[in-house]
Amino acid sequence: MTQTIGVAAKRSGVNIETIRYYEREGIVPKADRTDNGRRTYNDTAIARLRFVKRCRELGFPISDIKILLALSHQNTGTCDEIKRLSENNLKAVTEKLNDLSRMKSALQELIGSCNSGQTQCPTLRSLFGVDDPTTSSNSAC
Amino acid sequence: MTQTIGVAAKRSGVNIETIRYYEREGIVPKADRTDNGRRTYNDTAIARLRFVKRCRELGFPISDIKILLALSHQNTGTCDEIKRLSENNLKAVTEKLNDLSRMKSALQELIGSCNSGQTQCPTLRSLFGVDDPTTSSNSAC
DNA sequence: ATACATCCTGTAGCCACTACAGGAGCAAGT
DNA sequence: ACTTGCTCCTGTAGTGGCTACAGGATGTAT
Repeated sequence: MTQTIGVAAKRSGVNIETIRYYEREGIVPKADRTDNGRRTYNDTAIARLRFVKRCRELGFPISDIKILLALSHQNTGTCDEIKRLSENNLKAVTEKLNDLSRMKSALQELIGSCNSGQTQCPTLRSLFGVDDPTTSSNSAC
Repeated sequence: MTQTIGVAAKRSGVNIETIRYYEREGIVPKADRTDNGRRTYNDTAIARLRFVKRCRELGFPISDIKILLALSHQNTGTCDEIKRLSENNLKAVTEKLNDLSRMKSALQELIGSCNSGQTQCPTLRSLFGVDDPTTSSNSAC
């Protein structure tokens, strides 16, 4: 059973434009074509797209996904490499998580400092750095 | 006291190339120039760069920072707008945080499922979707 | 005088898409 | 048969926020 790119997009959850992009970039193999030049996808091809999508949702970069897809066609010694890539990715995700967590706290503090009827907006003031002589007086808060 | 772009970069923590980029994009005003065409920065300009940097570190998009900088030169009714932008940004940051948090858990589970001496790598299998008939047998784990 | 550092402009690359423009073809309804 | 509208095609440009050159002109220290 072969399906059009539109159906493949729906069944895989990958945008049509993104599917063509993946093909262009060699992330997935070139799709077969019908006589009139339209791409067709069988279940294997759609499963591959779904795989790419899951990996992306887990934060794997495209470069890793290329390797993961290649490994998925081999039979030996692949698990170590998969684990290595996953752990690297986990590390990257954790770092981003910590950054965002810090950002969140700082933002909450910043917002909390407002609403206090001062002569200068505390949010703006702390963004400028409190001790900076170049900060001019603004905005009743 | 005016300073070269190199000194401004060091004092603000903003990369030289990034400073020029900010100027090109109209995020900060065009720097004054010396007779031989080099940019000069006074303390106000450097404070502005530091302000942009802090905002970026808090996750504000450039478009917001333009507004924040504009507001910082006004005297009335700015705090509401600043609060609104900050709260929007907090929302965006929180969403990203939740996404990453989900990614992290999923990755940890994925990695944890490995190392179990099965005939097929569990990580790869779950990335492909367990029930998919198109998945071929691979990789001793 | 001679190194070397720093500055300038302009352009291209990064990542992972997304959004057109401009055209061809196919399927369903009238 | 014809029209309408949907999907498909290629190719290119835009997104955000930088970063990295190339190729050249100055400035500073020895």
